[in-house]
Order: sequence, then C-alpha cells, then structure tokens
Amino acid sequence: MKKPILLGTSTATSRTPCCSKVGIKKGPWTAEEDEVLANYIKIEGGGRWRTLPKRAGLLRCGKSCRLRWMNYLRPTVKRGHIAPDEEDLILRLHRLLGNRSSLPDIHNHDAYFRVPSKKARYEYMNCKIKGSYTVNISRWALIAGRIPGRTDNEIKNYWNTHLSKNLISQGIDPRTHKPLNPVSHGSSQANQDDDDDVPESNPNPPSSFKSSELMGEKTNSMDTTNLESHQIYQHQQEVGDDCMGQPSSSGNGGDLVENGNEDHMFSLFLDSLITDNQQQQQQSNNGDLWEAEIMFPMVEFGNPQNYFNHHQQHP
DNA sequence: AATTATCCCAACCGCAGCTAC
DNA sequence: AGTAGCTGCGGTTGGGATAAT
Repeated sequence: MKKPILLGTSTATSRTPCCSKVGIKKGPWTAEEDEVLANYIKIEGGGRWRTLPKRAGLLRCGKSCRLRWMNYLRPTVKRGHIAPDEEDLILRLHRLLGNRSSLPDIHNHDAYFRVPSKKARYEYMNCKIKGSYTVNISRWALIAGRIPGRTDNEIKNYWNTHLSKNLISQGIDPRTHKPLNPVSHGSSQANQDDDDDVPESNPNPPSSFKSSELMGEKTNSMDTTNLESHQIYQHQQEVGDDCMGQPSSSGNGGDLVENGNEDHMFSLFLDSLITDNQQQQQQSNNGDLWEAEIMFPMVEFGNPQNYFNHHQQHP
C-alpha cells in the first residue's frame, strides 16, 4: 500500500514535485523515446536529470529518464536470466548486508542490534569521507555492484520474485536468513532479541568498523588475484555510476585517488566476507544457512584489515 | 477456445540527506 | 541558519505474459 504523504514534514511541505504533472507522459517507454534519450545522453551526457527531459525534448520527468537510462538503456546493462553463480552471489551478499533496517549504527556500536536512526543509517550507507567524498553503498546497489551489468532494480526484483520465495519454501526467513521456525534450532538463539522486527545480522560487529573503512564500493578497482576464481568479481570497474564520467551530486569524483588504499581495502574486505561466507556454507552440511550464520566469525577481527589479513593467512 | 489465476518486471512514488543559495 | 531543489534509494504497483482450469 502506498504510504501516506506526511504533509507535516519539512520536506513534504517545501518540496515541489519532481516534474509538472501536466503534460508529462507516464508508463512504458516507446522505442522512439528510448532512442531520443539514448542519443541525447550519448552526445550531451547524463546528469542534471531534472532538466534533461526538456533539453532532450522528452515529455517525461527527470526521474523517469534517469530510471530508464540506468535500468535499461545503459550500454553496460546486461539483459537476460540471472545465472546460477549470480544468484549465489546475490544470496550471499544479501546475507552479509542484511535488510536495510539491520544495518549497524556505526557510531554507536552498543546499539548494533537496534534499528539505527535514519541519520545513522544514511551515514553508514553513504560513508562520508573528509566532508566531501561520499560513496553510496546501499544494499541493492552494492549487490548490483558486484554483478556486472545487473542493476539494483533488477537485483531487487529478482530477490522479491524468486529468491525470497525460494528461501521461504526452504523454511528460511528471507529477511534474516534464519529459520522461520527457530524452535528446531534452539530457542536461546532464536529468542535472544526481544525486538522481533530487528534482524540479527552479525551478532558481533567489528569494534572499529567505522565509516572510513566502508567506502568506494561502486567505483573502486580491485585485486582479484587472491580471491576465488569467480568471473563475476573481475568486472567490478564496470559498475560505477557511469553517468558519462560526470561526477554525481554527491561528489563521487572526489578523493578517489587519495582514498584509494581504503577504497581498495574495503573491496578486499567485502570479498573476504563473501569468500568466507561461501566456505562456511560449504562446511555447514550442504549449506545450512542457520549454522553458517552462527559460525560467522566477524568477532575475531577488529577491523577489515585484520579480517583480510586473516584470510590471506588462512585461505 | 475462453476464462481465470499467477507470475514477473518495468516503472512509479515518496522519502530523506545532500548541496547550493 | 533556513530554504529550495536535486539525486538516488527502497518499497510498491500495474499490466502484460504465461500457466492453469
């Protein structure tokens, strides 16, 4: 159901709609519109979405243009079925990243299991570096960023229509990746959290897992030499916001070089998590997700570097 | 063959934090 | 400091495609 418009909020009252509803076309795009949009972006570049439709001569709102470009018209977008290895990666990344509401409050580790404030969540998801460099690492975008040619919308749709149902049919809560009926796995674990709405992603968060260590997911490059020979991992560079090389409003084009080391480190860290998660599943009796979750060893590592070092020492 | 049910995904919507002024 | 506009995200919907009856 549609959420009610909160007229009392400052944003709701002050914001003008993204487009004038009068004369704006909605619904499926025609081939002609696609051509106009693609040609325009090819020549003029993307960005400035609000004014782009007028400049391009389209009777669409900017958001619609952006969405059409990002999810369909971009040359790097891959069409077709999700491959099994892609599906596997989506599952593992979703387990690692959890639901949006389970993202840890990085500024208050004691509150790790509580639903973080939206502010904290935003700061976690858009790690702000040195006041000018923000990198969006939201869940679907992050997952999509690991799968070349796939968009966050596609990943999200695939999750909602396929993977979540598969998990439910296996008796697994797709939100928490834990059994829907936790009794069979021991009540102490299942009921340790009084707040039923809060998934228990990582019972032992890294103590120094701070924002500066979470960055660069969508734009970084990576060294895959020490990782599993998974073809997917090797094309991460394609994933970035390819708005024709224009920096986004959030300043993605900022301190990439300056932060390259941390950027690289986080990428390696995430890959380590993925690899480790896969190993845990293999070791846990044909992929018993519940057992693998319990065994997840983030507690051993105070920060991503330690975690990564460990994996290099114990591949 | 016709009708109904279900699936799937492209597209829409509102929200919230950002930057610019 | 306050406000307006921009961007991008997650959640949701509508309708076409397909399957079942």
